[in-house]
Amino acid sequence: MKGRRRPEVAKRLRWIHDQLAAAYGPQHWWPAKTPFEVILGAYLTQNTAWKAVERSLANLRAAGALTVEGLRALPLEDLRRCIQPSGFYTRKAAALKAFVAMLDEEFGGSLKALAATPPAGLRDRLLALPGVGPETADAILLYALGHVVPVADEYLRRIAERHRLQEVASGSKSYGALVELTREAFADDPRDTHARLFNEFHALTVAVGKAHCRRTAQCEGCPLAGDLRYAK
DNA sequence: CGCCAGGCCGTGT
DNA sequence: ACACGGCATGGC
Repeated sequence: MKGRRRPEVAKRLRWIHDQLAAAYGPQHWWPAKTPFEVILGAYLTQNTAWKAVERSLANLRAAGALTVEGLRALPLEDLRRCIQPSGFYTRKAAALKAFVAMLDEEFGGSLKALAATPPAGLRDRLLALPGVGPETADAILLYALGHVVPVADEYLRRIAERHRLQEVASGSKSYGALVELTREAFADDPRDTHARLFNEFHALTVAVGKAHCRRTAQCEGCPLAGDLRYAK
């Protein structure tokens, strides 16, 4: 069975968390004031620098569109202009409108009602929306709706790759494998709730990612430099 | 100036 | 089941 080596890999992932937590401290994510702002940010930050997302959010704020009602009332053309700084604005504008339409038609326009539905079915419903893939869905579930799910991203993928955390088996670098590995890493961790551990871990992943795990690695001063298995 | 960012989707093997 | 190109802008 391939389950033989998994606990070892999960342990190394938890070591990575501990190193990052010691180096960076509490992150208290997501950087937003309301659940709906989390959702907006989750869409807008897709393959996009957060700095650019902030400019888009500022435009939306000026347009009074940081709320469900505000975004619903904002014409598509205006929405496109607001979010233009963060790129892919045609697709992202349509996707955000589709989210609000779904919320209106199936949940009476209420984020509370959305959050009250069972997480498993909810995840599938989110994934069925245009412009929502696994990371966006999980970010919404965890940071906006308060469900206990891990979030993986490109930075974690690079960490797993460069620190040789994954087996070379096909599909091992997929998003789902990273999420399962994260679940396993904190499965019996008594230090905190899984919600907070998943929250912190993803935030720390982004923190170290921005500083050290870009396409071209910047390993000077990286808190993970002590891992002997690091390659590249 | 060129590279790249907190993905997702359609198409082709 | 993957690999790959397109989507778009702005920061560094």
